[in-house]
Parts: sequence; C-alpha cells; structure tokens
Amino acid sequence: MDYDFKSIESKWQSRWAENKTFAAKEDPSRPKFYVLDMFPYPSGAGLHVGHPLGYIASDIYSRYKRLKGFNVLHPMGYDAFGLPAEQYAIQTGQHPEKTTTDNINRYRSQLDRIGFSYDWDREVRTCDPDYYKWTQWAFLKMFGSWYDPAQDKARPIGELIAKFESTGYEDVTPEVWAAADEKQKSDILMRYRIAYQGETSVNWCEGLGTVLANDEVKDGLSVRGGFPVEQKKMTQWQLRVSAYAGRLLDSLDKLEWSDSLKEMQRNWIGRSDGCEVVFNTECDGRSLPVTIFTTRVDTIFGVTFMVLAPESELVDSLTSESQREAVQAYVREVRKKTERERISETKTVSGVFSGAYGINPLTGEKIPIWISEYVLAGYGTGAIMAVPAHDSRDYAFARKFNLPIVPIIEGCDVSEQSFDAKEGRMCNSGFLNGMDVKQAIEAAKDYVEQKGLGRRKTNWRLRDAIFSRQRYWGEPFPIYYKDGIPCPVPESELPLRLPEIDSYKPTGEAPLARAKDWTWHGYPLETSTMPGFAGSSAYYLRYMDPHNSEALVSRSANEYWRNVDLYVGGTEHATGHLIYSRFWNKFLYDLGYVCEDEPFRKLVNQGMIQGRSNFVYRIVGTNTFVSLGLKDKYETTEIHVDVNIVHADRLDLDAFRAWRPEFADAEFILEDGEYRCGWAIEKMSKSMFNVVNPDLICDTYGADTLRLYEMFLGPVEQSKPWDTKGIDGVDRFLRKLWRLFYNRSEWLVTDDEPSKDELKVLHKLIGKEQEDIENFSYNTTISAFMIAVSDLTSLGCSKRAILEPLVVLLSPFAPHIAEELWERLGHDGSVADASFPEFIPALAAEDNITYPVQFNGKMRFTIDMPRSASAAEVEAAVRAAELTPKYVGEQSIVKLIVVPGRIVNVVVK
RNA sequence: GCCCGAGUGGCGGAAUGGUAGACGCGAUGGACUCAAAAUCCAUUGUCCCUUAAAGAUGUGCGGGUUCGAGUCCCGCCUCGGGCACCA
Repeated sequence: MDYDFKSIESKWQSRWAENKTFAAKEDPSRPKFYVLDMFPYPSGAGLHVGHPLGYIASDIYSRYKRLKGFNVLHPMGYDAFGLPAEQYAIQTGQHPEKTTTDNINRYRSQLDRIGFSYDWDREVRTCDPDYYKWTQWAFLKMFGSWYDPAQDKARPIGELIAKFESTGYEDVTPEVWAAADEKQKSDILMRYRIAYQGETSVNWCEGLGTVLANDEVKDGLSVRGGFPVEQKKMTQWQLRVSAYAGRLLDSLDKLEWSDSLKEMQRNWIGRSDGCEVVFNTECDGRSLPVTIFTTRVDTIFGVTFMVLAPESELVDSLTSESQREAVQAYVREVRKKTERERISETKTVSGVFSGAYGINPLTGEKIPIWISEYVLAGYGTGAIMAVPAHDSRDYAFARKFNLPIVPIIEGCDVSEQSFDAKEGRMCNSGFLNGMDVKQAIEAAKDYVEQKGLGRRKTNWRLRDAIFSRQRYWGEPFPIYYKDGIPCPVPESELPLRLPEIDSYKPTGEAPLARAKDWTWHGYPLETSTMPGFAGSSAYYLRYMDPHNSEALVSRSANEYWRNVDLYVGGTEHATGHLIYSRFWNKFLYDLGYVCEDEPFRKLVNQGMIQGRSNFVYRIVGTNTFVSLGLKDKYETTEIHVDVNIVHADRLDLDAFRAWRPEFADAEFILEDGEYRCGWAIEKMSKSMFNVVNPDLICDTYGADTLRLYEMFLGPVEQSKPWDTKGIDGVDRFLRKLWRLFYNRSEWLVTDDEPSKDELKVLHKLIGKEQEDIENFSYNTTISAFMIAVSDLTSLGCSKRAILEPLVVLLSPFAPHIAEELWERLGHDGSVADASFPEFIPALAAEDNITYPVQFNGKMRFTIDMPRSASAAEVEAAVRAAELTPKYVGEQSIVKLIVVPGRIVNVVVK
C-alpha cells in the first residue's frame, strides 16, 4: 500500500465537512482559544502560494491547541466590499456582487484543498446584508454617542443633551441650547458625536472619484490604483478616532504584538507633549492674539520669527495691506499643488512675509510673521514660533530668507546647521540660564502657566477617520436628511439594503444618487457608502455569534469567547485595520456591548512569500535566445519567462515555443545541451510570471506536503522566496514516514514494547514540538520530525507505542496523512480529538554527556561521563585523561571550568 | 532626516554566552538496475596538500567585555521595513 495522497486528502476533507469536525460550540467546561486569520479580500486573481502562509501557520496552532485540550474557535470569511470589484464592474458592466461571489467561490475551493480546520458554519461576508446590518448598527451607535472626557469613554448623546439643558457644557449654556432651532441643535451635536459630519481637508482622488483615508494614500498616490491624490475641503462623515488616541496608545503596552508593529502604531498615533503659548500680534495697527503649539518652550528666548500655515484661518487677518498681493499669490500657488508635488518638494523652502508682527510674551521682542507651507494647518494650531538655532526646518527657512539665528544653548555651533538635540546648558535665556535643557523645558512650562501666557497641551498626530466614500460597492449609511438635518434610520429597519443602479460608471456624483427612489419615507438618503475598513472592524466579534439576528454578538457568546487570542496577518494593516478595529472595539466596550477592551491579545505578522523569477536572454533584433552562461557574448535583452515552464532553472524549450505565439519559431543557443535561465527574487505577481498556484502543488505533491513545505521554508514572521524545487525534501519525508507503517502492502506496526532508544526519539520530538509551536518556530519542528523519522527508520522501529503518538504530533502539520494513519491504527474518531502526548523529560535525556575539553579555547578532546556525574568527578576525569604527560609539567592549570552538560574549559599558563 | 529589524556555505535556513553551519535543497561519488525512476550510502564553508592525518582560517567591518562571542557592549558599513516638513 503506497502513500496515495490524492485519495487520502479528498477522503478526509469530505469527512471533516460531513462530520463538522471543526464546528466550535460554546462549552463553559473547557478553556476557549480563539485563533483568527485576517480574512481575505477575494480578488479576481485567486490565491498564490504566498497567501496561505499565515493561514497554514494559524491552522497548525489551532490544531495544536485543540490537542492540548482547548475549545478552539477558528473561523474564516471574506472582506467582500471594496474598490477592485467596483472598478471591474465599471469595465465590464457586471454587478460587483456577481464577480465577488464568483471570486469567493474560487477562493473557497482553493482553501478547501489545503485542509484547514475552519468552522465554515461561522463564515461571514461583509457584503451580506445580514452582516452589514451590524456595521450600520455600530455606525448608528457612534452617531448616537459622544466622548465624555470626564469619564474618558463614549456615552449616549442623550447624556450630553441633558448637560446642555441643565448646567450647560463648554460653550453651550442652557440658554444657548434652549434658543437653538433644530438645525442649530443638530450642528452643535455634530461637534460631539463619535460619528459626525464635518468639513475637513480630505484626500480627494479624482481617478477613483472618491475621498480616501490617510492609510489608503501612500506617497501622494492612492494605494488602490495608484492615482494622484489632492487635498480638498469637503463635508464628509468622520469617526472621532482622535478621542481614543490616548487609550489606543496606552493599551498597546498590554498587547503581545511585535515591537515593530507597536512602534508603527505609536508613530501613527504620534503623541507629543508640549505647550500652547499665546503671542500677541499686530497688523496695520490692529492687534490679535495667536496661539502656537511647541514642544520646546525652553527655546522661547531664541524665537526670531513666527510662521503660519497657508491654509490657516489667521492668514487673512494677519496680512498687511502692503503684503496682501504677495500673500494671496503665494497661497494660490500652494493650493494648486497636488499632495504628491508637496511631498516631492519638501526640500525646497518657500514662504512669504505677511507684513504682521508678533510680540514674544517673555521678552517683549517684536518678530516678523511669515507664511509657509512647511507649517501644517491640520496639526497643533497651524501656527508656530520659529527657533532657527534649534530646529532644522526653522533653520532652513531662516537661511533662505535671511532671518536672525540666535543660539540659546551653551557652546553649540549653528553656523552650518541647527542644534536640535535636547541636551546642553541654557544661555541667553533669562531665568532659564544655566539650566539643563530637560530641566528648562519643565521650568518654562511652569512659568508660562503661572503667568497665564499659555498651558500644557498634548497633541496627537492621529486624525479622525474620514468615513464616507463616493462609491457604490460599500455599506449604505443609515442616514436620511430632513430639511437638511441628518437623521438616523431606526435601528429596527436595518439593514438598509444597497440599492440597484443601472450603471457603475463614475459621473462625478455619488453612484447612489442615481439609484431609483433612494429615500426613506420620502426623505433623501445619504448617497455615500462606507469605506473598506467599516466591514472589517468588528468581524471578529460576529464570528462569535454569526447567525444572531438580535445582536452583533450575544452577551453569553461574547463572555465565553471574549477576544482573539491569536491573530495572524500581514503588517500592511498596522495603521489601518488594526487601528480602526481597536477603536471600534473600545467604542463598543464603552457602551457595554463587548466585555474586552482590546480585540487582539496576541498578533503574529507573517512574512511575505516572494517569487523566484526566471529570465531568458533574447539577442537584440533576433528571435534567438542564448543560455545564461553564454549571454555576455551577445547583446541581449532580459525577458521574464513563466516559471512554470522552467525546471531547476532549465527551460523547457517546447513549452516555451508554445507559451506565446511570438516565440513559436524561437531559436536557442544552448550550453551543455540545455538552456539555462537567469533568476531573481521579486514580488510574486502576474506581471513577473513567477506566480505559483497552490492548486498545482496540491495536484503534484498534495496538501500535506504544501503545508509542510511552506512552514519549512523559514520562520513564519520572515519574508522568504518560494522555490518549488526544494519541496522534494518534505515529500520524501512523508513517504519515509509512511514506510514506517507499510512495506508495500505489508502492515508493519506491532504491539512490542519500545526500547529506550525509541522512547528517546519520541520524547525528544514531543519536547521540541511543544517548545517550538509556542514560538512559531515551525521550521525547526519539521527538522526535528525529519530527524526522528530517520532515526526510527534506522532503528527499524514500527511499534505502536511510538508511532501512535508520532501521528498525533504530526497531525497539526500534515492532518490528512495523520488522519489516515490514525484510522489504520484502529481509531474511529478524528485524530484532531486525540490528546497531545505527555512529555517526559527523563526519557528524552541522553545517558552520557560528552564533554568537549578545551585548553584556552584551543586544543581539545572529549570525555564521556554519565549524566549523574558531579562537577568534581568530571574535573577528576579531565585531569586524568589528557593532562599527562603532555600538558602537565611545563604548563600548569590556572582554572578549570565545568559547565554541567556542556563543556570543560581548561585555562593553562 | 527620524524610528524599527536584519546581515551566517552555492541556496532556504539551525545554533538557552559553550564543538558554528542542525534540517532541507543543490552538487559530487557510489550501491541497486539491462536502463531509468524510486530508494539507500558517502562527501560537501574556505585555505594549504596528490590524498589523508594534522593544521590554519571562518558568522558584514573595526574595537571591547569574557576562560570562551554568530549571540553581550561601543563605533561604522550594507540591505529591508515604517514614518516623514507633526513644531
């Protein structure tokens, strides 16, 4: 009976499905463990071998935890709303729902072949109305809530209204509130709602006809499609993520995420502690106080000018008549630039004098006010005090416009560049003189607060998330407009279904505006849709209770599964999804809908699998291709060739001629009778012809081999290239394992007592696997398996007492072959229900320890000692072994170091 | 510019401060075979040498700590990732 992976794998895949082997049920008698993959966006291209890497890693972990007695929840679904499906619909006229469903079906069949232990009964799709009902529900909750800084959490907006009515809150006194009409009340509340509508500077992408969030823009281009993005003032729905900045930052500390990922989030949230200071200004005889933000109040004696952002509202009133024309020209110029231009021109310094002057509140000195695009309107107050001696940007500006540079730290040289470091002793700074910089920062803050010149202030880089998209394929907002006032559609009427439209082509207005009768009881409905991150922000909660029509998740299901114990996915979501879902979760936590404050306790970022591209070399102007070793003799162009027609870097000539019509009559210059291709490691993509389809690997080698090989390539967190030729090693391993059970058709397994050596092989492996899986070091576990199987082969061991636990150990990695062998060993149920074998360290230990003996780290020999030998006995053995007569006499021992179990080091003189 | 992370054979990669290169691929030689596939065995960092023994050398570079450093510390170089006029 040979190992026939094809029949074995399809047999077990259908059995798992029929028996619902991996269906998870709440069971308070067992500890839960929730393992989650980042659900995929089902793209039209299907899966390549890189995609399942993280899924395989998490599947191994799930199956391992299950063997360890945990009740494992391991679900999967699809992030199905989004731009690509809509772009495709625009091109082809097909409904995005159809292409999305087709793509999902293809993904599912590809995933099924790999043998994942998903509970498919819990599948979610973000574009399913029964699912997006809860996305809309959460939006309504955010619309109906405000952030109460006193309690530091979100509260129902009714509590705020009550404050307005009774005591007043901030600038809204009971009188103001009572006097306000409906529209004014709505406007006031908009300033507090968690989900609110407001005018803001947005990333407008003309190419996609929609606004984008900051994380959807990179280098001034849209992440999807690569279209240019410009800044534009627009009224948009937004989520008040910034209210959560402090909590999002603080609770990072208690998460088991990689340091680099936490660091990325810290940078993105961008806490900066500083001080707001009020400067009086004068312009054409009028005076106006201007508040600036700085983290370096200590340098206030070095201020030589001030700068406003061109978009600042202060620009108009702080421009003198004589400078008005120049200022307006500059502001127009800046406004014309796209985001991309502004980024690429950050090195060039530009600006214009406003004609106004500020008064330094500490020195009374009169300083000019400039306008420059290096100051951002959206951060701090849009106005700064400039200290060119100690800030490189201010320095560059001062140099360009010949403004004075006054150093205020002793001994620093600012003739070539500014001194930005927070170190040294203050000078030229009045009462701060002689203080250390760090001391001076605090002293200056205290001073400013005492004198009423300003106050301590913490600023955040994190902005509110822009939540509307002028696109079709997304969740509709449950909002209608009554006399221009946005009102919530009643919760009981959710989901508000996405309407049909007749054309997907962008026309400048939002697609939903073209939908027939897009109204609620005659009132017009909001025509934007929600962004991609809306549906992915709470999906992990929905998996806990996916069919509940009364709640996003029932209290009992949530209290059992709580949050995700292990989340596996790519690092590309660091500043998008992983911020938004933390925010979303904290919001639901504040209102008491979920019981955990953080959604993902531990997070592992899998690396990317890169492609290994192959090249052929065409001699310029001919259809002749020259082999790699001979290419330097000709003038050639390098052409990517499909890796599937190259084997071990040798080109299949016939397949190449058949590959593309233009190569049908290709000629070849061979070396040693073969055409050798060049190669390079690149991103796996269609355009590089280096995409390897997992289906093909499953056909040729089987899913177990694919799973093992993906894990064997290297550490899960690390990026590494795919190279199909290495797969033979793990394929051989599985066949070798099979031969422990079968010699052709002869069943070899016996009930004999295992020997000490055989038990040692087994227990070493148990210990190794236990230790490695917790560290996601799957590649070394597989190595350990290979050694174990090879050792058992040479011991001729086919004993049940060894092989049965071996099958259990293997089952997380290669579940199909494990199930088959488990059944053949006479078990009825699934090996997934077995228990992880107990590790007995004593059985894994060697009897003797071999001590390598070194003299001054050089000359060495080894001595074998029983494990039980004491350090003194080892020392005696060393002295007896080699120290006569060669080393004793002319050299004397200075020191003898015995590290039990390791090494003996003799220091001689 | 700032903040992370990483540099080990022909390749992917192993090494709680303790014999560097586990395991796999590739390569070379051999066994089995009419032959091939499959399987098995051996060798495989570099240098010196006909070979072996023995030796020297060796984890990006330069220093340091230590009886002992791929691992720890200091200073560089290179590559990857993130942020980027955030005051």
